[in-house]
Amino acid sequence: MITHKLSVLVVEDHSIIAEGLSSILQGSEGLELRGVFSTAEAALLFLGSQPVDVLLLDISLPEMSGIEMCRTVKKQYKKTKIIALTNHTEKSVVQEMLESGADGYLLKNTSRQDLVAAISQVMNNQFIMQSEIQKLLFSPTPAGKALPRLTTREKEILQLVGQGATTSAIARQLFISPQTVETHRRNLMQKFEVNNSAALIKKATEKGLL
Amino acid sequence: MITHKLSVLVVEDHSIIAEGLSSILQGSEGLELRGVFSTAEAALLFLGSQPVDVLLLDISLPEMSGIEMCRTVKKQYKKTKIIALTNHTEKSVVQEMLESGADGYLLKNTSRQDLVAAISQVMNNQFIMQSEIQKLLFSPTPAGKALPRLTTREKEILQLVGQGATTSAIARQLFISPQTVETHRRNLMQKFEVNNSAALIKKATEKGLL
DNA sequence: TTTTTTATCCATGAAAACCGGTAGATGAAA
DNA sequence: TTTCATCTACCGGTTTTCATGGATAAAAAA
Repeated sequence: MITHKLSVLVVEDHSIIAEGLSSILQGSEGLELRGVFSTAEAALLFLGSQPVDVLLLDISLPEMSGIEMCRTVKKQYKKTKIIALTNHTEKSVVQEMLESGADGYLLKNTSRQDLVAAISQVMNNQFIMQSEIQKLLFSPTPAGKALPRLTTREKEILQLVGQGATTSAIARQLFISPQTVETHRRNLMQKFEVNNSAALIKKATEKGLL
Repeated sequence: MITHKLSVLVVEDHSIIAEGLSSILQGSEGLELRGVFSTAEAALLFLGSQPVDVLLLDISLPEMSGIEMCRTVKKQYKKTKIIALTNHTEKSVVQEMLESGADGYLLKNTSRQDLVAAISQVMNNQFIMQSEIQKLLFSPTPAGKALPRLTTREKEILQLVGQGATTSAIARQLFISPQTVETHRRNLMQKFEVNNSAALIKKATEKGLL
């Protein structure tokens, strides 16, 4: 089926990883490593003279980022497949990369087998990414991303609980009954789906409420 | 000066990086790569039969962490030099690694030249780390917030408390008495200068321990 | 104008956390 | 060897939290 070797280009500024990729790709049948660049600019220049089949692209690069480069390449060389190869696990980064036209998203903990397999898969017009990334992308963490709507009073109480205040201390400070404070705290815990204050504070902190 | 080649061992679970290191080290004069392992346990087993001069050690590893491994190795093979090779830039991690006896701390963006140079430097009993890390380490600790030194056990309990586990649940999980868990928690609260778990979790989170 | 949400309050009892000590066993360090 | 740190465990007692299961009034939304 394969008429000639797939040409591959790597853009990666960490030399240890660049070396690793280089070594893996060179040792793989059916792949031909055309170059390893440490900046997007240099790689683009190269592509101008010699397009490739697959581009392995880091995101954190000096100057022009991998995301920008991805957009540029996809505009100019529609046939070139792009696989993002990075450590970013933030949903926003992944999304941006995919919206920029990337054909795959791999983390740097990918095994050499998976890496090589991924390259042939994207050449078959498949879209590839690890299951971790898929999960991240398609499940807003069922009870996670949707941060509960808190009332003004609840936010106040949450703050004070986080400062280590006891129920009665909070009551005194807000001039309300301790029972009321209890009720609010209970509702908070319910909304956050936890069963004690420690976990409540942790979740609230994670969501940036504290 | 050098009588024979320096023997080097790599412990790294990301295969791309492992490959990169392997390739770099094999291509370096005066160095002999004795092995690349993806777990601390496997590497320790190997060291038992064959000590080496220098150990390149990742920190995030499955099961036993690089920090623990560092301690173990330094205890058993005092002459082996250890260079941490990781992406962790948290001050606490760096400190812990150095306290565990590491002779150097490099980030994974190190160039191959620097890496090879680092190896010969530690063999000359020099201590090596990037200037970024030095800055991080000697930076004035924002607002005098020296984070308390926690014991291994305390860290474990802190994690679990943050997950909302009760004293008895923690006790069951760690196979120790609930009273012991209470004691640890009490000590944690003392160290963080708070008087309940909610505030404990908040402070710990602020300091990046959770 | 109903209905819902929000904030307020209450009681009771069980479970957990918190406090202030004490103390044995290790293992490492001085 | 003695000291120090750490982990372990216990006692007795107080305080706080958590779970149930209510209720009322005002404000906002429908």
